[in-house]
Amino acid sequence: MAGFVFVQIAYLCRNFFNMSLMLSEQEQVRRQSLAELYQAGINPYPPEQFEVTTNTQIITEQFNENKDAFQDISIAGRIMSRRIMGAASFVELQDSAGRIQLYFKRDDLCPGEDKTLYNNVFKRMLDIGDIIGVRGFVFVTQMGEITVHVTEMKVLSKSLRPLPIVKEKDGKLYDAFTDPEQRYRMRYVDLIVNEQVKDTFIKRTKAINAMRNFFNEHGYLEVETPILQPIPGGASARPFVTHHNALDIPLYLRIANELYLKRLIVGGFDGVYEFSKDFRNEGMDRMHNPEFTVLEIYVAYKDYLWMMDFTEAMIERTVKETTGTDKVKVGDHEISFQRPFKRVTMLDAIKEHTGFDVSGMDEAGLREVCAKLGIETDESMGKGKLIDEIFGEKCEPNYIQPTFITDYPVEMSPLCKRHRENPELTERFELMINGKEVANAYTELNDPIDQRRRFEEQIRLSERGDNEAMFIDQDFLRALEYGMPPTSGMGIGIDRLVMLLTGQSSIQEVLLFPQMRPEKVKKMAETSDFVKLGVPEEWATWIVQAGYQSLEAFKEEKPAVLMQKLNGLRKKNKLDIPALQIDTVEAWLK
RNA sequence: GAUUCGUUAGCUCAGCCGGUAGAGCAUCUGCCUUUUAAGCAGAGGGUCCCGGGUUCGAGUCCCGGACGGAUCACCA
Repeated sequence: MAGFVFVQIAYLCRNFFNMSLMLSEQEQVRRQSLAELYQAGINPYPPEQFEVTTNTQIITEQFNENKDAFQDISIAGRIMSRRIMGAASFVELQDSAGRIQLYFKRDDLCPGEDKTLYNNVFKRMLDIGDIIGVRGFVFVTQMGEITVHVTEMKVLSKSLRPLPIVKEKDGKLYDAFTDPEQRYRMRYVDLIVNEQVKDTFIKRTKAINAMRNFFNEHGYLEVETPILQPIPGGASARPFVTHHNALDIPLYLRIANELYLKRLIVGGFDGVYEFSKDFRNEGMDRMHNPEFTVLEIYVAYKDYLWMMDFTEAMIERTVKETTGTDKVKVGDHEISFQRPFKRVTMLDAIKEHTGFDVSGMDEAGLREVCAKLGIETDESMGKGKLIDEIFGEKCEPNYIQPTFITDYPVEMSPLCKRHRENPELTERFELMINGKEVANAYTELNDPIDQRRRFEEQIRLSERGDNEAMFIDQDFLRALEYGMPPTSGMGIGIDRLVMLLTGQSSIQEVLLFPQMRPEKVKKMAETSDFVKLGVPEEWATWIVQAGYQSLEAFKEEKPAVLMQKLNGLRKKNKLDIPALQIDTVEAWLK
């Protein structure tokens, strides 16, 4: 340990000067404190465990009922604020459960003659953001706040960057850390300082657990299927392409897991489900992330009517277990998840919201209706796509309360069984909530001949220019030819469901690490680069500080300007080196 | 991809008609033994996103670019 500490101090000293040119004042102060901790014989990153006996939430909730239980406790967490008043101080400590106030009194923390731990370690070497462990007893201050009176303190991790300081009074936030870019890029900071963010992600996991439990209770099997697929099937979307070196073939990141799950139904499972990451190489905005989470479930010997009841029950239970109620506020609307949900056929929905009865219409007729409704169309659109456009444009936004839209045109649903009463339609439903599609389900197509014909129809659409039409998966067709029992399947966009449950209006708020354009890292020239050009070391360290961050910028500078800047820095920083002469500078730039 | 708004201290933000860059919190120094977003007093801290242009002079005006937000289009 002693040897290691020496190495650490030597490293800090050697690099301090160079780093100090790049670091903000507050970062320099923290590195200084770090060095002082080592010098005081304290390891700021101790390896051994720190035993925690309780947490902030348990203390605040249970102290008043059972004071005796909290007379010798230890907790650990991050320092979020400090109020130092001479020989006494208050600290707000945050752990995973919440926050509590700590009270430090010099003579209680340091009962002997040596007051170093309080005067130097606590007051000088610790900062907001550091992680400490404390032992002590709980009491109530004159202001009525439950507080831990600290008798022992241990440094557990020194923080080298200043946290954004968010303060709160009566529910009002001061200096909140709100910039979405910084919040998403540095989610760890967001989670530390913005309490509500943690809640969102706890709810997300609760929702997924509720669904998983529901499926398991029904005896369905959670499975895993390939993410890398030779043929990206099961949906119409643009896939990501990658390459497998050993096989020397292209592979696609999955856009859906439908075709693999159905193979498992062929294989004899009664019910299979998977929570899966899917990937689509399309635009990004507040509703779309290139990777997103989907739940798909397939159950043998069922149809879409059964699946509607099943979905309804699952959603209702998930909402209750996640939020504690069956009502959720989203924007101006209060959404009730109380069963039963409304059910409307797609053609009735279009009739209701546009006045047009499009049942049985041909492509030309549909184009005419679109024109009358002011909906743009193009040559690549077939009947299904046209009806979908009308619905999406004129109907979908109206369904705020949970509503099942049923019986979609056959052209829109190449994997779905034809409707038992009308072969132009399919046995399909989508669940609309808050004007958005949340779930999608079929009575699955298990007729291999019909399935092949539908894929071929998709290929024809693809040749017309619809670049989202499906590929033909021959192995999937072979599986169907062995015989798949009648099956119903359903998929849910988990991210969008979580958005509803947490009242968020952008998908980035429910993804821990949403996709962002990579941060641009400026390539900075280093001291040694300038030394190589013949600049003496004592000057080289100041060149970056003078504003030359690349060798190119440095080499292009006029000698007189460079000399002025450097001599300016010499004067400002009272450097103990002789002032530069113009011919010296000219020599560097050659 | 289009439109639009934004980018100034560690954080949140001012900055007027173009004239030496500001506040609060945070940081540092000193004083303070129960304070409640903020004790008191003082101090330090800036590549005003980047690059051009106009100008005697640009954080400010003009052009181009980067990144981000919002809206729209495509998609789940």
